[in-house]
Amino acid sequence: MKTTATKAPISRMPGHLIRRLHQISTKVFLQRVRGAGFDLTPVQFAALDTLGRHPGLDQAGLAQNIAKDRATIGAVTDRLEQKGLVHRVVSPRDRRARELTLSDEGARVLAALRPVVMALQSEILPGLTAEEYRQFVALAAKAAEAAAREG
Amino acid sequence: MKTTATKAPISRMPGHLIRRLHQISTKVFLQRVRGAGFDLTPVQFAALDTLGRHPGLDQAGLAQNIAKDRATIGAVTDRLEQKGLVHRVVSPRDRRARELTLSDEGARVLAALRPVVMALQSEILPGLTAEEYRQFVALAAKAAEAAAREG
DNA sequence: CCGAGATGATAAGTTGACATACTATCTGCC
DNA sequence: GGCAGATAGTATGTCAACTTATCATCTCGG
Repeated sequence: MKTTATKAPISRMPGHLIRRLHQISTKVFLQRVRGAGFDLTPVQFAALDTLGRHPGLDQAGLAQNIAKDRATIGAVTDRLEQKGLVHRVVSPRDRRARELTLSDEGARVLAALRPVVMALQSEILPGLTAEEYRQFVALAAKAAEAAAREG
Repeated sequence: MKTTATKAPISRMPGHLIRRLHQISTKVFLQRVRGAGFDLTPVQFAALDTLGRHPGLDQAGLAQNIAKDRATIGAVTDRLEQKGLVHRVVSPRDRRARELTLSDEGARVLAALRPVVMALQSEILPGLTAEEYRQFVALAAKAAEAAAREG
């Protein structure tokens, strides 16, 4: 035990591994999406996807749905609106709230992108067999759900 | 096929799950580290840890070691230097490079923090059994290594 | 030994994520 | 009916991560 003092290297800690995977995931996403001729980040896509399922959701609702805070969603929404992908209108029933809906263009982009995003998921976890991939997703989902319950 | 079109919800995609875990991980880290009376981010800790193992490493080496790019490490190093945790000196053998070493304070902080960081790892994956935790780490490490090999 | 290309660091710009604080509005309770 | 407290959104500031561009320096081939 003289080498370079290797108490549990950081590279075996969940925290570090997750950070690393996050980084890989983002890179793959941007590459593939750009390759398909679009310019959306993972979070922007998640927002579009959610709005596709829940038209008229307000920003706070969207934030909760994809587990971000309101400030972050405000900024993301700014960009989506600027790109012409979502409409943002003051809610008739609560003037504090902005209801978000996809524009036609937004719906088109979402439809075009869904299969692309679907397809790139396996690249995020390279080197895993199909079975390992399933396991990983199950474990990650379990942890994320537990966190949401506690959170 | 009339509902709200629920093809593979985003919440079962690795990309989204990883983003979520990353977020949880960062939050837990900051909470625990602050609770211990320190103010370091995960990346700052990773940098300290690496410098503890490899004193005199330059910024590019550090960047490679913790899988970040040079620009990011430059900024991180700025903050660590400002906090008095690392020394940054121009390398005598290559005047482009800055050699990084822990200050005494940096070494002390690292020593105090290591057990704290060790202990919080399991909180990052709440709701998993010990066995599932091990599985997760093994799968994540395998994927991360595969990604590193592919470049 | 010298110039071409590689490499270390920094600068500037974009995105995301969060905290905090502030404004506008809504809701519930007295 | 009106005030207290909750909630929606924005503004601001910090930190991280990555891109691209630039500068300084190094190294290697001729």
